[in-house]
Amino acid sequence: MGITSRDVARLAGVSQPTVSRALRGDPRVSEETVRKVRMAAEALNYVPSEAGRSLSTRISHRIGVLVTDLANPFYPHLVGPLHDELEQRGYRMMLFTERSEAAASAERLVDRSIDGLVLATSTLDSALPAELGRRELPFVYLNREGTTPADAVAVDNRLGGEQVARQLVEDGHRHIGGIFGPDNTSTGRDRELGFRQALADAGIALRPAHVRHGPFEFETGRDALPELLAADPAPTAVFCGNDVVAIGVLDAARRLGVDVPSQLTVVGFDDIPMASWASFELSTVRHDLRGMARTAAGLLVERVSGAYQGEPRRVVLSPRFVGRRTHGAPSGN
Amino acid sequence: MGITSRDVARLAGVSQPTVSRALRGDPRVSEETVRKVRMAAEALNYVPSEAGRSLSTRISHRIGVLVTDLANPFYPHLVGPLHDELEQRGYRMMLFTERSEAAASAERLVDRSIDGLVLATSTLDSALPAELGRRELPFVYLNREGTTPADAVAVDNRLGGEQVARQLVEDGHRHIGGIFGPDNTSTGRDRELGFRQALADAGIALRPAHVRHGPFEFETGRDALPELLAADPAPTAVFCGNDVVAIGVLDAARRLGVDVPSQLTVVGFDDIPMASWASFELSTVRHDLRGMARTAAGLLVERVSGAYQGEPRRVVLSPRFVGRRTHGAPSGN
DNA sequence: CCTCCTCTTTCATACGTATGCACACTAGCT
DNA sequence: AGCTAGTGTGCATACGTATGAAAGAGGAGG
Repeated sequence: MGITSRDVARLAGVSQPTVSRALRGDPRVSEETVRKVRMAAEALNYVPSEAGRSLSTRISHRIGVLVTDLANPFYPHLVGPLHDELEQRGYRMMLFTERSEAAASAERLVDRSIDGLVLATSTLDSALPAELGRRELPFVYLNREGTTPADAVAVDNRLGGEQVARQLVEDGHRHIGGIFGPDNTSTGRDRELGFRQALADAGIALRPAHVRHGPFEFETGRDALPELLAADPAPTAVFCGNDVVAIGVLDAARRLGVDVPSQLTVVGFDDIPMASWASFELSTVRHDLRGMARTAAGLLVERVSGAYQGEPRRVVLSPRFVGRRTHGAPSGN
Repeated sequence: MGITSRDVARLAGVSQPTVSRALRGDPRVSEETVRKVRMAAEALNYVPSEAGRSLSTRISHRIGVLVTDLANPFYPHLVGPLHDELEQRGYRMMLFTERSEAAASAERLVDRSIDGLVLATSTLDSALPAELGRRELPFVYLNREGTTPADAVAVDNRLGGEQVARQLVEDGHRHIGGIFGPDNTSTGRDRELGFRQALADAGIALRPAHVRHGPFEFETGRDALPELLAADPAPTAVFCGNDVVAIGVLDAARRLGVDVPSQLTVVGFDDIPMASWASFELSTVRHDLRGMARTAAGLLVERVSGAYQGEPRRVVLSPRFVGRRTHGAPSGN
């Protein structure tokens, strides 16, 4: 039932290769022939087989995107812009989630069904990037970086952490807590590093009882806050690994009857759209999420198309503290 | 640089077809040969080319998923389970968003690069389903249904709307509003239909000033509420097209200083995880979102694999009102 | 009238895997 | 020993498109 270029050729009275060339705009085909072929293709509703094409050209025009968890409200803000940018550049998007072991999932990525891969949730200890390098599948780190050298687009997370620390110190906080992301993510690690460093410069240390680590999820913040508030003294401010965690904290605070910001300052990271909802008005660290995703798509496409063949490039976006209504001076006592 | 089955064959000292058969578990290949081939494949890090395979078998083992807008917090809850179920059944997921005209985007869907398609945001007036039928690309409606007959999985939206209406009436509301979804979606239309019908049965009519329509987005609820509250009399309860809209309403209420539920009852639809956050505690209509997605994936896979070839099947899930903390009796005045 | 050149088209083949069919070889039976 | 049945492998080819090389047509120039 599939219409092939042969069928079109027969109807147009030309050879199959001529059909291929005519439809692809090869200048060697006469206008007259192009017109005949176009009409025949139209009449038959011909759509070139992508499988045949990619077998012949060794280009699939597909890019994979790998994330751990779609349900996390953060990732759609990366995946959406990625999709749009890829489509604009003539690539389709395949979505993979990385539940199983990295090694096992490498197989399905290197069967030449994708030209390249966007790693959006790579961990520092993942074996996947090295494996991809070995298999020569081009990839780009997005948001999180890995240890294997490759194109990367990320935020200056240390700087972001520093900005938050300085703000909290300036607001007068001395008992400060942190609910950081996983140690094995560059985002989690660097935000914490910058935050701790700037606090240390101000002569403030984080007590272990005021620190938690966990995945960048709502539940992490929601479950960690009660524990932090049980410490004596309790922290008057909490810096969260990202907005989703911070919203979990706000949720817990509401449940506990803790008023924000009069009793507790909460700061997030990323400035996802939800952060500016009236329900949250979250003070956070803004960066260009959409631009980051599109830039990553651009770097990868340049790489897989051969337009760029040099050393890995690293694009670092600048973050900026955005004060909304979840931060303020600690209550005096 | 790509390792092919020929390379493996050479190393194993067999023919290329034997490699193919051995690795695919053809029982006609002797154990001895299978072992040799396996070792050779292992040694060369051989991964079968997906392009070659799909050209030969005419099966891509890829399923497309079409949604309008990923940033909407609703869709990840469909796309996530879809991905998992598809992967479990041996299919990869390609993600498409439908921004451009349906006709234009049909082309890219029928190039035989996917075996089937999940329509998650189909509108009643879309030309795409008919076009897909004409091109013989199997598809399934998920959540929203269309007019062209096809496999479908959906909720009994009328019933859900009725349940909400009965609850509001029972709670004593007489001035009731609705912020419904688009008329050209089955979900929007049926929820409104059931809601209106049950209200009419109770002798209550919806005033036009209490009714809005809009896309299933946060902004729809956020922007519509002030308008509804400006009516005289103002509604004491608002039924929203889905949870995302309802959360927009809650957000606006908070911004306006309107207390929920003492001054305003708000009810959503879907029971997405966010609905149960302490920040919202949204009363809503629950259905099995995850199960719905997985069922759709199952129907489609059975269809594209040829396991099922009969008439279109329609699976309808039952919804159930879930009372949380955004509904109650109207304030007496 | 022949040659050479340009322009357009066809020929032949590659891409990598899967599969119907033929073939070779072994074993079992009479 | 000869025939049949059964088993395992190779041969030939299909899948649909793209592309380098060759061929054909037509015109210009000598």
